[in-house]
Amino acid sequence: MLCTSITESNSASALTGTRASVESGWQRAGKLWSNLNDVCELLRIAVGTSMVEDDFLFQHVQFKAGQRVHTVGQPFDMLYIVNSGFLKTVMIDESGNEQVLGFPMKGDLFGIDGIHNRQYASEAVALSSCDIILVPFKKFMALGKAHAELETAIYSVMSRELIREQAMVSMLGSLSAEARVARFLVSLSDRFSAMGYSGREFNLRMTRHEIGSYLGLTLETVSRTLSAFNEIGLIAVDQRAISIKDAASLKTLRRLPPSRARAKREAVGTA
Amino acid sequence: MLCTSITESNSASALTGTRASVESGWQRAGKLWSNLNDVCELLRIAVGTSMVEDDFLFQHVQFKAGQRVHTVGQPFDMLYIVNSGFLKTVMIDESGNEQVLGFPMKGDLFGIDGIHNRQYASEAVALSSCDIILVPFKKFMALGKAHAELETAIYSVMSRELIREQAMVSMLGSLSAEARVARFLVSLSDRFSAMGYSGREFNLRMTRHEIGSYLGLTLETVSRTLSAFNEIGLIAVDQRAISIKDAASLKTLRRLPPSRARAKREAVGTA
DNA sequence: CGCGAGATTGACTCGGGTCAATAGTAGTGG
DNA sequence: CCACTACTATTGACCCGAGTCAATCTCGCG
Repeated sequence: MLCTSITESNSASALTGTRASVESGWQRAGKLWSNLNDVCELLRIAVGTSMVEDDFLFQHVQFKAGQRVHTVGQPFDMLYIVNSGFLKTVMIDESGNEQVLGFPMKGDLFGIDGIHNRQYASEAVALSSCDIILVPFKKFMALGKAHAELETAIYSVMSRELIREQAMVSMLGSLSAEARVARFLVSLSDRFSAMGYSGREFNLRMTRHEIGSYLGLTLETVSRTLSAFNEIGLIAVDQRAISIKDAASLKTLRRLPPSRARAKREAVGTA
Repeated sequence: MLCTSITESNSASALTGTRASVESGWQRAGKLWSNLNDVCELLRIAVGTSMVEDDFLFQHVQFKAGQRVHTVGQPFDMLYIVNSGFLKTVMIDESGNEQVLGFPMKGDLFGIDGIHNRQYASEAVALSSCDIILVPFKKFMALGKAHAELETAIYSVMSRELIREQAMVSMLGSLSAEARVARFLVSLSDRFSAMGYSGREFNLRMTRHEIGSYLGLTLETVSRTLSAFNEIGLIAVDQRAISIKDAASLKTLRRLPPSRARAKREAVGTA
């Protein structure tokens, strides 16, 4: 339902093969190539000396907002690394509803869920213009054999993703709406900081609906919670612009400090 | 708080090294060894011809109910495969609360979350007597290099775990309490069937509290929901004994059929 | 300018959490 | 064998957090 008109989509699989297809100017932007060294730096993997000399080149592909990098059920043969831009990964349940699983950004690897069953279990949609590095899985495994540290790193990255999902499960299972939104903001802030942007002021790249889906909440609850944080002075919100005012409180917040609603009740009680 | 008295625990790491330690009769039960072929069959991995001849042996260790196989923060060097018995894996959040992440049983691999950071992110506790196969990760990786299908299979298993967690997130984010409990029962039923036991009648190995933690519900809600299913005739429950009466309805259940509460509302509406 | 997608806010409802009482079950030791 | 203790499970009463429905507002964009 979302993004219907924009989705010519899925241009990646059409050109996985040769280098020539890009040099001939696909989408007038696919001009970048990265070597193994670049890839490892993006993924924050310690580079072994042998890797610096490897001359295999990884192809980049550009996507515009709304385009899909891969879709559910599509045959798997690639992993993807975000070089720039913002995306969401989405799982479609049996009744057709979207569930947002994550918001990959610079340095993040996605597509891992395609390894099992050789087809992607989720779909990845660009939320902004994106520059994505294609990583042919077969080739990646072969490189792993040549460079032991790389193989270890691949396992490590997959393990990290698993831990991330476990933490997500834990959050959904036990935290209140306010705590979830607070953590979401802190997590975004940290990731922006790590990318070299400001962690205090940033723009959300996703809608309230997408945030809600990600956090297991409705868009109204997300909106209300952000407004509440705004009133309390934890943040300043204006549409998609966020400014963190009290990071410490956000990090430790478990439930909202006694709001007006509770104050009202208590006033009645003491009267 | 749970299992305090029973936890001499963690005997595995004391004997990871030599074969002699077991043959000398540790805990008077660690007498079994498996080869690569056995391990692959347990994990349902197609065995290549080369693997049949590999003579490396994997050590088994027994755990009694309540013992921990590994704990949070413990240095990682092993993966574990369940040969028999039932366990739970648990993540401890910063305020000390347990969150149940899964219930490994025969054929399941766990400990994967230890690869990243070289220490386990969760802990695994036996819910019954268990026979566990120790898989030294370093050795496993080396075997992967020798047998290409095995390496692919390791990646595949890790990818499958990731998909499982994603499905879990999706469930917690979108399903009602009844739907979660229904799915839990169906999932258990399927797993018991796959293990060769009855999928229609089985005993729960975990408490209501553990089920609730796993599903993001309280133990009271789990108990009430099981009672409701019992009344509707979907299942028969007696304490931990479960008998599935209407598997089809359980599989498709999204919310409970119009209960007395809703009937009341509708009666008022039509009056 | 009007249109449509997104965001905000209010009013109302209800699913499921909380608290509490009771009962069933298992293991322990006298 | 039974009594004692400690879990575990069931069930009821109550209530609050967050979902639902709906109106309004904002902001780009053609």
